[in-house]
Amino acid sequence: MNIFNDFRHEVIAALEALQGNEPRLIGCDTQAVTLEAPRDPAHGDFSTNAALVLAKQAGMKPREIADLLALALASDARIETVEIAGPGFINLRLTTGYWHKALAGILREASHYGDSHIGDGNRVNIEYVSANPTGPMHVGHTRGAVFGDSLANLMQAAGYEVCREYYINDAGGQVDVLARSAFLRYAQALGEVIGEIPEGLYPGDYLVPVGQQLKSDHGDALRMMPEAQWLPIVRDAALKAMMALIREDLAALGIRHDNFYSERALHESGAIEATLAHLESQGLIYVGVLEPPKGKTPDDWEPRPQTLFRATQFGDDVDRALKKSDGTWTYFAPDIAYHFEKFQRGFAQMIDVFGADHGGYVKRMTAAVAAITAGKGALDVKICQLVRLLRDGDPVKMSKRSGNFVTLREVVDEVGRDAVRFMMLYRKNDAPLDFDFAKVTEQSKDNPVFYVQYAHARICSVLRNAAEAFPDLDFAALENGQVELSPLTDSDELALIRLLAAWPRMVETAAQMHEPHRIAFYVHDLASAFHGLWNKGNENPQMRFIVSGQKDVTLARLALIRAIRGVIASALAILGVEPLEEMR
RNA sequence: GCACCCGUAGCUCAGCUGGAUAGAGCGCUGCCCUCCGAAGGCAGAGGCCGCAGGUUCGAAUCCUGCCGGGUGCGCCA
Repeated sequence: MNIFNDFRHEVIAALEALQGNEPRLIGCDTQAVTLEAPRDPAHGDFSTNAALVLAKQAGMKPREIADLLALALASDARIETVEIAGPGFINLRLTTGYWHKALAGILREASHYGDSHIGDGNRVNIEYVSANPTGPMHVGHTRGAVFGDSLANLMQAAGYEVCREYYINDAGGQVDVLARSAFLRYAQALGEVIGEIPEGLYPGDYLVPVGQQLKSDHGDALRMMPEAQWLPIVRDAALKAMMALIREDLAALGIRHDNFYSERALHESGAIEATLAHLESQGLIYVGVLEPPKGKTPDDWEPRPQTLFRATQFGDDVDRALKKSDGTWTYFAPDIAYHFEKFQRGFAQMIDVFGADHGGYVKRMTAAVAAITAGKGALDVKICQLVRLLRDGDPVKMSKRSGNFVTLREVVDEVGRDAVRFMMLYRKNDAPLDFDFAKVTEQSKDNPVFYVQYAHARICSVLRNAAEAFPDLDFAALENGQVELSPLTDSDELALIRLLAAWPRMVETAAQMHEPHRIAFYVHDLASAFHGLWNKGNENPQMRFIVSGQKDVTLARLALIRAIRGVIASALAILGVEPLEEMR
């Protein structure tokens, strides 16, 4: 239930009913009619632009339509007042009784409150992380991982059937480098002195166990083989080990994928050839020579005929290469095949979560999806901007060489999973983000993670205390909404109910826009409103949640905060953050 | 040179996919604890929403052109 939709439909129904007496309204397009909460609460609970939007179409003055509509809406018993304001807005104020009923409904829906059906069971494939399987994950991967996972939660809450997918880049040259690096560690395990790790190989210690495992599995047999023979064996073993590492890193963040898709499998199945043949049959592939990029021409540039995809026909800036000069596939070719394969698996909606450095890749990928699915598949690429690591305001130094980068695991171990997840989501994905180790562990209102969890913990604390103050209180009534809520009359209490009532729409909007950060900001707002109400009780004992000797008031207020706690928990569930029952 | 993203309070950022007098946190000023968790809260000051045009009843939001910042730019993945 989304009350904004409910009342919007009410407005549109009223407009249709008016057509009998006012023929000029017949045939008007009501799509642009919106209903929203005005910024200024003095304007009421809802405001609709219906009269403004329809005035031109109907050839009437906005005021004329507003008068008719206002009269019609006034007959709704849930609506207390209807006012026409400004250029022709119609402002609705609902009765207090309506809000009490809304709160009771929220309590009855319990943990399902806010779940939406706008997804209508449609299947969405969300690909995220997809870090190269050449080592443990580093901080750079964290934001995309958290974003993708939270977006998946969000889409599920909105009624989509979601597949969380990881694309394993196990076919490129870098996995051969991984194999050679592991082979060196294998030699080391056999007792050979390897010295400094040569330039171009992965120096990290995490390959040491792989070398030891190779030794115990193969003895020195691999050492006797030529590279062409041992490489596939070592590569597969190393890949397996690296993916295990990555899964552990993801688990530390509470992330679990439904499907790991291997690029190598794509090569071996012939899917790439098949996909490109499909494009070829539509005349979208040709052999041509690309212009050198302006401004920054590579030193070794020479014009070369290449197999190209007509990306420009689908909005890209230039046509894109599918084959390298040595005849092997570029990364792009299997990626097209991969997205085609997702489409064939039944995902008309695809979302890719990329890092900032892949920004230049989105046009060609959306172009390819449009081409290969004949416009029936939709790809939305979400770019997560860079995270700047700080410690007390000073940038954390990282050098990739010598393997001295900060790993994902180090960050999670230091500040905790909840803080990492919340902070990564407390910003739009396309804006850069500062992550300060000192700040995110701080226990104060400056730290939004703490602030929200504190609100949840405070509510839990009140509910515990209430059980002592009123041992005979009917707590079951809180769960099923069978509580007399009429004692809730304070303006801040009612404001909080309105905020709770906006939650389902928040979920829907955030899901439609693929923007989980909206959930983080909403829950922070909700926590803020709650803390404010709490403090009202500090100043006026009559405004506390637990008022000794006044069981009815107490019960009604407990119902309110119980509902707040539920929505905080639901929001945190989407963000993948644990709601704490106490801080201590 | 081209493409994408970003320019909103002194700082860090929201802004409900075009609505009314643009919001929050930090910082600054002044307040609120014998009391459910002050690990909080309230109030005040502070803005030509980068600039200039356009679309419309109405623009921070959409379009165009500038200015400023970030990222990327045939064979890496």
